[in-house]
Amino acid sequence: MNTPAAPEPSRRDGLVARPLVKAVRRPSTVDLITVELRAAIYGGTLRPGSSVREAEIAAQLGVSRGPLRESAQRLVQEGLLVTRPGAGLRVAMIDRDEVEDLYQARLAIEGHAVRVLSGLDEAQRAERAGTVRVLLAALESAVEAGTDARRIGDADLDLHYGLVESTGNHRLTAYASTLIVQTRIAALSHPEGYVVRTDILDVHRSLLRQVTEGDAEGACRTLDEHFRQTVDRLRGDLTEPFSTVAGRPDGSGYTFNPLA
Amino acid sequence: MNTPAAPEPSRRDGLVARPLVKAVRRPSTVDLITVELRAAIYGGTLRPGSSVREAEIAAQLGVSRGPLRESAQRLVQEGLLVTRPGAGLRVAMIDRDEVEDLYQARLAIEGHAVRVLSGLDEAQRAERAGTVRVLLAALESAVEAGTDARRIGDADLDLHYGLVESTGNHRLTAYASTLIVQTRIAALSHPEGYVVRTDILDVHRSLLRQVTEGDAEGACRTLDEHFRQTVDRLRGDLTEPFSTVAGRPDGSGYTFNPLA
DNA sequence: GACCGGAGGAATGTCGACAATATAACGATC
DNA sequence: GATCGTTATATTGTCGACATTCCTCCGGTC
Repeated sequence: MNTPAAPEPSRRDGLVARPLVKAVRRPSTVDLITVELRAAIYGGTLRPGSSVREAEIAAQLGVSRGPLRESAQRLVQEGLLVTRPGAGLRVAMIDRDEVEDLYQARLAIEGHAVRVLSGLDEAQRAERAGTVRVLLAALESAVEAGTDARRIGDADLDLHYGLVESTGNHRLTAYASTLIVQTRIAALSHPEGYVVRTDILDVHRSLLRQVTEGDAEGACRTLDEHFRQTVDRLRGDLTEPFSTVAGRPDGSGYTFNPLA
Repeated sequence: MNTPAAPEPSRRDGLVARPLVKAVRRPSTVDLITVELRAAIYGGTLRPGSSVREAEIAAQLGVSRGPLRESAQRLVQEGLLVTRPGAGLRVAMIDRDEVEDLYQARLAIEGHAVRVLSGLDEAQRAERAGTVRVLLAALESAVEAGTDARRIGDADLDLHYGLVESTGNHRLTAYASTLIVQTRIAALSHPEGYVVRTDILDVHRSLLRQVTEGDAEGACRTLDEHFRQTVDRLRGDLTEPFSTVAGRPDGSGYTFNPLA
């Protein structure tokens, strides 16, 4: 219900109506550097707490210190890097005291996502859920392979990201991306290294089922409980549902320390 | 329940136990510039869509282009500035197509906030609500004064920010701050200028009452409905609850165009 | 009369260099 | 023996300058 019957004769169609081609946006150098740095943090190459010497990293990226420093400020704003005046850049650390804060933020975002998805009509709900189901399948096969915890962790975070992305909200998707990287930082900051919970498949199957059924409250409860246990684990208060085995029969675990 | 009975004799108390003084953090130049720029955008000095010439702004700030450009990247990450390669910086515009996205994000954050607050026990709930009640009083007196819409808008946004801040979550608070500034950008981007809805006090009184009573679902519904109408208004589909009068008897309105 | 193309000007993107600061190592002192 | 003060090194914070790119204006052309 917008501009009911006014053809706007003064303007030409091409200027006001829907464009026929998608606008392209050439990425700036800072864009490229930022992607690279974020990937290095997410991948564990730049370890939490380690210092980022500008000259060294800039040289590896093939640029000068200027663009690198500009890009670094984006990551500072994201909470992935921290600066102390005169002491330069460090990769952020997310320790016991901050884990609760982080997962509360994730609950806000992802809780909203599952509410939105659950509230859709059945046709759209099935469509969006299908997208996420692919990610669940990827998680299942990662657990099936069972070689290292990092791959499982990747699939896990991919799924949570996809959950938010499937709402179509650009802002929340971008913020989810930030929180996902912070989650990885928190995992890498944990002294025992990367640990996957044993019931990871059960949790996510339940979550997806509840979303598919339109059970918003149930899905939120699942998220909340899942996050709560993970927080306790990362804070060192809980070890029970996180035995190092995740569905493998021989008892050898997924505990994986990428720092080693 | 953490490290049950281990006094950790090898480490000295001062290194592991609670510090006696609060850590200070001297702000960097980029920090200061960022605050200044954000305030200029929020205040309307830097108008949505206007270009930010680096040399000019840097000179006004009393710094070189380097630090300014670094600071600008923080605001780019926040979505307050946009860059096109070669074409420099512009203040972001949030038009019809983006308003929905923005207010959905706010609903995610603020909805979570009111859920958290509503879920507290009565004592804490009363305490936090008291903090927000001060902001409601400020909004009331701004409406009472009724001189310009901008002051009312400030009080409105202050209240919503305070709602999130009172949860104590640093990440969500920081993100709320970003979304608040974007909300201001959206308002300033509106061709008709700054408009305040007539029932602004009713809405926020209801909201705060519901939070105080622990009615999470009701508070979320209030937020949702309020945002929905505002989105419709900003998209130009709705004018009804936004007549220019907000509680004043003489009919003269709050419509205020800061661009004029 | 509107569109296309080119020259002029201005602003950006990037770099190297310098001064200021923090860190580390070393020695002196209680 | 531990702490404090000093020195040396390395890194950062900031600036000015240059090449490149984009925007605007103007004339030519259909």
